[in-house]
Amino acid sequence: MLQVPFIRENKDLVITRLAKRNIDATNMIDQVIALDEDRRRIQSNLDNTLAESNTISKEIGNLFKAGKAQEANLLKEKTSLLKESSKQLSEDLNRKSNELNELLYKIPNVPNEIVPAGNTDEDNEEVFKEGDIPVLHDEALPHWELAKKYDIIDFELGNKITGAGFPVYKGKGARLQRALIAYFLDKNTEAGYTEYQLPHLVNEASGFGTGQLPDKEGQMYHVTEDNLYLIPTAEVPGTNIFRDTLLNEGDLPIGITGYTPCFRREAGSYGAHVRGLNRLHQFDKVEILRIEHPTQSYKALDGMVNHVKSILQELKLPYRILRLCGGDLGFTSALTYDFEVFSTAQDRWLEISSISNFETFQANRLKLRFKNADGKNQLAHTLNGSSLALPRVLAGILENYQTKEGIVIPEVLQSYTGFSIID
RNA sequence: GGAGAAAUGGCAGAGUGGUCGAAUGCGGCAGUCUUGAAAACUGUUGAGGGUCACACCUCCGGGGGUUCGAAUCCCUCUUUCUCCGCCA
Repeated sequence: MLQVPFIRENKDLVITRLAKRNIDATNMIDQVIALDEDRRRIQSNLDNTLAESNTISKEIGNLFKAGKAQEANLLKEKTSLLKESSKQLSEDLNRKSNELNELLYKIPNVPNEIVPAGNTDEDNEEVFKEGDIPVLHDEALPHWELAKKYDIIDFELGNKITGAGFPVYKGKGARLQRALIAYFLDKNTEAGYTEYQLPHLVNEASGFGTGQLPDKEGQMYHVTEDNLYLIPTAEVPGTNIFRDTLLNEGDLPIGITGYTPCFRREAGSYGAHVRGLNRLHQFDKVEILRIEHPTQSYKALDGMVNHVKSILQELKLPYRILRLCGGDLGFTSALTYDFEVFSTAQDRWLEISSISNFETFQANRLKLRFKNADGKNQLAHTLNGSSLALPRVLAGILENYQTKEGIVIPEVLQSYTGFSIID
């Protein structure tokens, strides 16, 4: 959620930056400013009314103490009028505030200056590319065929137990999953992130805190009986650790990492690109998350990008980094870098990580603040990214490391898997 | 699931109708001392709205009520703790 004073003072900037998302926010912004003016006007009326009745109440108290009951009773009559108008005013105020908030919930974050304008993923800007694309043998297969051939992932079995998009990992496939999780967590903790094990279900307030609600309600699995949501990413429980908190400046920066399964309804995605591991309802992901001082957050973003780079270098996978264009940028993000690994057998890039700076957009709704050097409470910046999401990394490994003899395990993973080839 | 107790500032914890936005301790910040740090001592320190700045208003888990006046009384919801039951 954007901050109203920021909108008020940077109206033109907000509108031109939101245009990068192909949104003409002029009307919404005007409305925000108008509603805010109304709100403040009503508030000030209400304040004056309440101030008057507070004064009278004190007088009444004093009169009673002085034994002047009759005069006190006269004053009492006066308060009933004030009461009525303050009731009316506070109703008006509530209505305006709610209207304002509903509108604010609908306005996405203001993109950073360097975010390219654009509509679709084709307008994303490639900023880095590394790693050799292997030349595969003639009988090379896409990962879903490999999974069947070596009996390491069973998609049909998942259909039977749950439904499409809930694969079952078996034998060396399951072990490879576990190895990747352990490896990612080790890399992240080595880089200074503190490991957390987080709940996989969250309440409504947490959903609001990170912006999944009310926006993407339909994308989360909802346990109606207890009104809880299955997490679509560890970002939700992880960031909500800091909901309604006031940190000291010295507490910053904070870095945490956690492995969780992620549950996504993915309503509306069908077709060839969802085959195999490409798009799932349940998948595993190791997340990194940072709370930063506003002056440090972009440096931290670069640091996160470099960290994920180093992992992909170790895994020796061909990858590229994209700076997302306005149209592809998530609702809450100000700047996002996507990592994509090249799937040789499918001849396409697969997104495996998304690293974003949310600036104060999440912190505002979360009320995540720190006491700055001037002793003022200031919103912190939040960032997060995948480090890394499992299924597509797994797809990339299976496809790029396949040989006629079997699938070779990347060297850095072998101490985790305990084997060097799947055959 | 049953019975009882509780929810107060960054944290812990007093406060049972008016001078309480709230004692005290811890923590934070500033200073004294010190080569520096620690300790000790002194001062300062709740949040949000509003204002150029004051004034002023709101907030003691959420919502509603009683009252001229509520952290304090009543209703309701939520959460936590203790005991019992069940249980990986």
